[in-house]
Amino acid sequence: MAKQAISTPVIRRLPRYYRFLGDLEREHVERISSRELAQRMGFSASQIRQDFNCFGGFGQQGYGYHVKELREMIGKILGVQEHTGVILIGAGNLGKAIAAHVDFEKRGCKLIGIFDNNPLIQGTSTANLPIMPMESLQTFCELHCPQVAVLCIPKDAAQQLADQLIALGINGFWNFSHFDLRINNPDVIVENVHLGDSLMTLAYCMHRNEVETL
Amino acid sequence: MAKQAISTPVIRRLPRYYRFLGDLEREHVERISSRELAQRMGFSASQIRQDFNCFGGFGQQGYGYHVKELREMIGKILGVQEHTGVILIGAGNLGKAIAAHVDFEKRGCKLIGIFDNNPLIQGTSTANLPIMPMESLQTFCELHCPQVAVLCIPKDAAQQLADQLIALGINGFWNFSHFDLRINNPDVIVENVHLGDSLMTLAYCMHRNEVETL
DNA sequence: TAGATTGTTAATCGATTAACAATC
DNA sequence: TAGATTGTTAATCGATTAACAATC
Repeated sequence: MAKQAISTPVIRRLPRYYRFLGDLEREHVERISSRELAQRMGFSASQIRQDFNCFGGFGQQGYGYHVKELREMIGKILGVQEHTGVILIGAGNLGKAIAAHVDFEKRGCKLIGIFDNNPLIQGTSTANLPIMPMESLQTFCELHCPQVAVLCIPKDAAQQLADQLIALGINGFWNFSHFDLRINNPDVIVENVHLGDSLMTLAYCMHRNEVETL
Repeated sequence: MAKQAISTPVIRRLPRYYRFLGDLEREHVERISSRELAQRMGFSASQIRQDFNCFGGFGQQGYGYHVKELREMIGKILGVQEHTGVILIGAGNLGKAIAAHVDFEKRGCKLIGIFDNNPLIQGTSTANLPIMPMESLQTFCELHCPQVAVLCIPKDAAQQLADQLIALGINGFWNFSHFDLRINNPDVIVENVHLGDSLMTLAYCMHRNEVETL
């Protein structure tokens, strides 16, 4: 369908389209023009049409886009109907919150295992899953073949653990450790999330006027 | 110091520079060239020199950059020495994790109040702060004048609460609700964080090959 | 049919990369 | 001084915006 590789900016906008189209569907809007959607999302109409046309024509001249149909198409592109196996490593504050708060299933993923090396919390449950000891990791992976690992572990443990997980068949990382994972293997996908960086960007913008008149 | 407004891509790279320079400092590296830093960070040397020169010359020809000095300069630009007052609204899983996990003080911020409308958790503590009822919000803001609000609340509550907070003097939002805050007022800074979008991007990349050969 | 709105090409804008003179 | 590496200008690349013919 797609003629050439989709650029990163386009990919990063897809989930946002998906979300907004979901809102529209909930509001029982049947059709929408690129102009209206643009206004709602703060994009330009041109950009929206360009983006959608990366994947083929979803619209109809003179009419616009059919909301439900378009949302389904984008959902399919994003793979929301998949069931990619996900494990989470590190059930501290953040790990537990992500396990409980993120709706993996709506995003084509399924959280199937949680691991932590702290014996005090092993055996307790989060998000209806028992927290398992790290020693069980290998057996678990061999049995259930998860593809994605969520890393909620300290900075220093990240690189080594990532290598270990790749050996166990993991080829996607959602990395919340304060460490920029970089994997040579092009088949391994890494999504680094740096909450601290996000806060610093906000903090910079808050006092930017002072900075720029130094 | 800066001649013109700094572009967003540059700003978003600053926290990353700051982090990597911190690592170098910990490794007792005194000087580094743009070429070496580039290699380490996965940037180009050109880009690094361009970025730093947005703020004036931090380096020395023939020598490179002094790590400690450079890090301090970037820290100053990012405002890590500030004490911007921050409140957090919504002490569910995610709210508590952010309160406990994010080191606000290292980023020029100070978490000074946590609020939730659930009476069952009011009075309990997270990150050494008591969880206060929403009714106390106004008085608290009048007394302590926080500038930033972290929103860890459901989608539907976000817009209304944001408006209320702006009226109480808040002019920065770190928004984790599944709602794209858009504020007309240019003096109000919004940093939307969409964990779900991040996961979907990862999920897309995991099965992209299938998509592109549809 | 006429009006509206897409799909798509061309023009613009901005960010990244390359190149090199300045200089430590 | 000679070598190294910056600061900065020019060239390239890619993404966004504008324009308009195609068409529902």
